[in-house]
Amino acid sequence: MRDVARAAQVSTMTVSRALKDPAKVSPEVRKRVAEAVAAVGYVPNKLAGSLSSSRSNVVGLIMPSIENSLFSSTIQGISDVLRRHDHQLMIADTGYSAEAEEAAIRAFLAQRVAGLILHDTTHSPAAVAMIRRSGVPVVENGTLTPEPLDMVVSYSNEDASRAMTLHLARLGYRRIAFVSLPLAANERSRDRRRGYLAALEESRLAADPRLVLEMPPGLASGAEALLRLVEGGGDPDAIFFAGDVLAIGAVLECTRRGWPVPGKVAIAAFDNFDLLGHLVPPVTTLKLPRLEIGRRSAEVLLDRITGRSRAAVAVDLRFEIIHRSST
Amino acid sequence: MRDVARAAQVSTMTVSRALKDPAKVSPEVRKRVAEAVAAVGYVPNKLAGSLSSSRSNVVGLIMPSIENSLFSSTIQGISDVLRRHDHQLMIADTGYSAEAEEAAIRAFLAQRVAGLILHDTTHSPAAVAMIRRSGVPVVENGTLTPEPLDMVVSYSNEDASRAMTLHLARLGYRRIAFVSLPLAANERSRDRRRGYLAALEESRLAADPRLVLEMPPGLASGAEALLRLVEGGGDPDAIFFAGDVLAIGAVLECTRRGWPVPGKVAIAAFDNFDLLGHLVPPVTTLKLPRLEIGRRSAEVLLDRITGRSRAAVAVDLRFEIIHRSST
DNA sequence: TTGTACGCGTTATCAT
DNA sequence: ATGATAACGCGTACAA
Repeated sequence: MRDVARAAQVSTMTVSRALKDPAKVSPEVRKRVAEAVAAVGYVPNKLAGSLSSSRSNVVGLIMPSIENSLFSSTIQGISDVLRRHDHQLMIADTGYSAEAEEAAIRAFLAQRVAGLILHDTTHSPAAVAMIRRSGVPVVENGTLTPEPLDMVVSYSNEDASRAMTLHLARLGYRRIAFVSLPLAANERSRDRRRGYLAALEESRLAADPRLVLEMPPGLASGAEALLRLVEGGGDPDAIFFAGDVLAIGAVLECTRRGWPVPGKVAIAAFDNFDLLGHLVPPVTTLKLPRLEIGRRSAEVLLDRITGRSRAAVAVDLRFEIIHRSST
Repeated sequence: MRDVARAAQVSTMTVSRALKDPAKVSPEVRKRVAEAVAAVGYVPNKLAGSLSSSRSNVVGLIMPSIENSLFSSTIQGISDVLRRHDHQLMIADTGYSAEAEEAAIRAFLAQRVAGLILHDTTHSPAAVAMIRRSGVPVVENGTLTPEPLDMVVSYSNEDASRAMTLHLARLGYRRIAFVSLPLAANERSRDRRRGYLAALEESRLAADPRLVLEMPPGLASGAEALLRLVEGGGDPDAIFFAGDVLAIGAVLECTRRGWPVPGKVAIAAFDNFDLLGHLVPPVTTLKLPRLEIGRRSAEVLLDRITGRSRAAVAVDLRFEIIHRSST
């Protein structure tokens, strides 16, 4: 910046102003500075700027996995909004480990991020303490947690799961099976199972342990779950796959075996993969506001960062049931 | 840090050393500092550190789209390696626009990133100038570009496409159609078409314009391409879908219509989605080293950043053909 | 409208 | 092994 100031024959302070608040500088000087910037090839140093002003334009995002395509539309939503507001996005993934999350939080706070977006809603005590002390605004968006650190933007996994189960019951299915990812690792899965059980009770359907399964993620896993349930003596007439790509694996297994869906068994999924609408048959599923979660998370965070708002925020975004011919 | 120094009864310089180079500090002082850090809840300020040392531990990644799941395993690979080496990842997406790329590069250079990873290999002149002046190491990894800015880690889109086309020819297919994403927007697609044409020539097969199609991305698009080709008078016996999820859409359309694959027409894909192996029938495809590209990109970049190497690097990662029953 | 002086929190450098 | 001092490049606060 010194070089620019010299070239434009002004002080560095004037250069700084000309760049950040052009209105405060006379048009002629503004022009000289602009030319000098171009001539010198000046690229401002945000590190110095942030250090000096103790304001940063970087937001940190921490999620369990980057590879999981479910999260990518949320990231896209965040990225879109941040870019529009001239903020940068820093990403870390935890591989579903709370220790790794703590490390990532520590690293981001060391970078003096202006705000944090966390997918998980359970954190190590040390992580919570660090965040509290730092005072950075935080958005959690994995599920509508009842006791957020700060702000939440999400949908209710429990309600969504309940709604889909009720939908199946209303369609006349009586022996509704439920497949989720392992409950131990994942509060979202626990929420979903709670919703399933609540819906059974509301519908006066008996809960049958032979109809409830936990499976690891993956297509093969969905196919295996299908076979176990159909041949397991529980005699399901519908299966609700509340996780990942399980439902896709199951439908493809039906295609492979020539089992009609829903003739042999009805199948419902939990997430709005495009693919579900193109399978044969197209699969009934929940449409979750993944992109919107990203957008709104970034928006409420920016509101706080820029001081436009001090409110505690809890945004409950809507889901929808997409009824298709698999049920 | 001042607080820590006071609590530990040492100078800030000693605290700094105790944290970054513990060997240079006596065990007793080291312990006092560690206790003080815990007591104060000290979180170092990397902004100040980087400003002072003019060294950063942030790497910038710029890609066309975050939402495209193809890129997510590359990001995962980068993230894995960076975390192991205590570096942070900043991400921006360009929406396939060179201007947006330039803006992202400018923003990252302003953040004084230690290195850049770019997916695209064509850049605006201003972007190239900025990068050159800044002197930051750069890895490009979209395709094996012949004139890289600095380092490249990728595979050859042209060779991969050529190999698959030759594979089809060797299997006895004579009227091999080729579907790609729009060529104008995408050098990768152009490389792939070049490979296809080269393979036709090597196999002494005639290039027929009725057998070459450009389609937008998406499942529906793949289905449409299938129909256009099959009913378009070009009479293809095999279709090579060299982009995105096009092949998946086509296979599902075949299922829908009851067309046997490869009886009616053979289908080959370009990328290693898990799903391709689970479709009915499983689809022949290329296995591309997406994760490895991420890992190696991060590794060569870190080698440069840490000064372990000054070499110009061009890593050509291998692809594989996975032969399945769709061909 | 423009400039001066100082501080942000850390590391490099040179001393002790 | 430890400390004192001066940067790093910018923004804040105030003065001119």
